[in-house]
Amino acid sequence: MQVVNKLKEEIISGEFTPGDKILSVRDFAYTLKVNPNTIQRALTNLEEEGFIITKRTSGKFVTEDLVFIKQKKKELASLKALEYFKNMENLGFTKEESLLNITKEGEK
Amino acid sequence: MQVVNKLKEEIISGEFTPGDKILSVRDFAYTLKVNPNTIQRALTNLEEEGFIITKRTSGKFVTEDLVFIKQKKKELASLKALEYFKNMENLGFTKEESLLNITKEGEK
DNA sequence: ATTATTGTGTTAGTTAGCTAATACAAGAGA
DNA sequence: TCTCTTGTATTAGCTAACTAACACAATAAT
Repeated sequence: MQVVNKLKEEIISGEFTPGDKILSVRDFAYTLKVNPNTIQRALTNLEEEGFIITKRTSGKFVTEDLVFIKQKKKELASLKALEYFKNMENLGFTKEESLLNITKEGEK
Repeated sequence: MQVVNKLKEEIISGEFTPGDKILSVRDFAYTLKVNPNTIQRALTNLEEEGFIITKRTSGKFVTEDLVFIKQKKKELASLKALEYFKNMENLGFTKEESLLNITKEGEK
């Protein structure tokens, strides 16, 4: 899951250019010091979500669908904001207090 | 960890009144359908952090130190805000964009 | 004093998710 | 054609964290 999220963020933030080939399963596993099986499972998830596509015997590539990436970026931004409000609500803050808190924190 | 965070939030948000007795280890475990050992470990952590205190053979009680609770509440609020900015940064947003995003989300 | 309730400690068993090691499939490139 | 690189699949073994089932300690309540 950590691998999935990391790579997803890298694609969304533009650290990978659409169409880029990503590391082979084996090399990726070696780099992260984890087992190839773990990487493969993670990448399968990413493929199901549409972030990458597999070209067998060539490798796996970042999607070239810029619209898709942009939409996912927007989606995740909303999600992160909602998560923040939810967290703050659990701590007993109102929405107004939460907004005030984050603008104050943002000024630092 | 989930147990710890949940209870911490309940104390901070005021769902527990300071000085309240919390469920016994056994009852707590039964309620959450987990093993008593798991609860005990979780509560030991909470005690080390100062949220609860143990009175042997009587039970465990929420701290009465209101100043402590208030401070923790503030601390966590900052942490949540920082987490949000960090998440957004990972997605490739600037701080300004992140602020804009959350105020927009907050208006809904 | 006795009993019930509480926290705490210990040992063994279980399980999910990973690692390890290997094999096979299939197209690229020489 | 042959070899290399890639994805994919399979089987077994390991480990952390949990469950299970107790036992013991201490004191409040009766």
